[in-house]
Amino acid sequence: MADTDDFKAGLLRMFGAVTRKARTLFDARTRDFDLTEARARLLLHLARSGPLTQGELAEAMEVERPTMARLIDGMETGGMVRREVVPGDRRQRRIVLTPAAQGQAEAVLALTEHLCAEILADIPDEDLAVAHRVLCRMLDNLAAAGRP
Amino acid sequence: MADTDDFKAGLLRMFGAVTRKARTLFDARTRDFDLTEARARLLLHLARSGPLTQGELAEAMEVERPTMARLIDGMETGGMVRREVVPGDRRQRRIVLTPAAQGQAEAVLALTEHLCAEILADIPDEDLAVAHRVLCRMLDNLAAAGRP
DNA sequence: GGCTAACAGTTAGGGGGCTATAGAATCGTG
DNA sequence: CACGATTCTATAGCCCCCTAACTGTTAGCC
Repeated sequence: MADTDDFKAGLLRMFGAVTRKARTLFDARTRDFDLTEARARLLLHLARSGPLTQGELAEAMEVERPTMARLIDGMETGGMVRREVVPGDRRQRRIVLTPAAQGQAEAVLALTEHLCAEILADIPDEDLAVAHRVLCRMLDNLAAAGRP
Repeated sequence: MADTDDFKAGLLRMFGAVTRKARTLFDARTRDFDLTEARARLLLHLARSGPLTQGELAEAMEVERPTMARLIDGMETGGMVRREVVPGDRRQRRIVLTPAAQGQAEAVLALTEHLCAEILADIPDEDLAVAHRVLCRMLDNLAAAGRP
C-alpha cells in the first residue's frame, strides 16, 4: 500500500517538476525578447481568437480574473496589448493585440512549437494519447474534488 | 502537422492546469492548519529523511536554493522547523523538524495520500505506469534542453 | 423611478518559483 | 602561510498564481 502511495505521490511531484522546468526553460529562451510563458500563451491565444474581454480570456486560459488583470497590466505597459472599451457595456474591457505583438506572434508560435517538440521528443504517440487521457481524468477529478 | 502541434501544446497546457489546481486544492484543504503544498512536501521529506542541510533539501526537492531558503524562513517563523549550526562547517545550516511538526507529520501524510488517491481515482494502473514513463522522458528532455 | 442583486475589473496581500548578487566560511595551492 | 576559488546561505527583485474585499456598472424587479 505504501509503495503505491509513494508511487502516486512521486507522480504528482513529477508533474510539478515538469511544469516548473518547462516554464523556466521557456522564460530563459524568450528573455531576450520581452516574453514569458504566460505572456506567450496569452499572445498566441489572442492572435487566433481575436479580441476578447478579460473575463473571457481568464476563462479560456483557466486562470482567475485578478491573475489575468495583472498579466494584461504587464503586457499593456510592455506595449503588446491594449485595453479598449466595449460600446454597450462600460464594465468590460476588450483586449486587443497591438500590431507589434501581432508581428511577433508567428515567431513566438514557432518557438513554442519547437520547444514542445523538444520536450516531447522520443515519446510514442500512443503514450502521449494515454497521457492525454490521464490528464483529462485528473482534471475531472480535481474539479470534482474542488466542488463540495 | 498543425493538429499534432496543437495537441502537444494542449498537453503542456494541461500539465500546468493540473499542477496549479492540485496545489490550490491542497492549499485550500490545509488552510485551517498552517500548511501549504510546498510546506507539506518539505515536512514529509524531513520526517522520513531526518535533518538535512538547505542545499541537500533544495536538491532533493528539485528547487533552487533561494526558494528553499524562503520556504524554510516561513516554516521557521511558523515554528515547524529550526535551523541548527553544523559543528564542522559554519556555513551550513541543518534543518530539523520541531516536535510539533513531527506530531503533525502523520496527519499530513494521511491527508496527502487521500488527496493523491482522489486526484488519481479511476485511472488504471497501466495508464499510470505509462504516464510515469512519459514524465520521466519529459524530465530528461527538459534537462537536456536546458544544458547547452 | 429607485433598490437590490449580479457582474466586470481592480486592489491588497500572500505563497512559491526563478535569477543575480553579496557575504561568510572553507578549501587548495603556490 | 596567504590568497584566490569554491561552497553555503541570505537578500533583492521580478513573475505567476491564488483568495478576499472593493468600486463601478448593468439588469431586474417592485
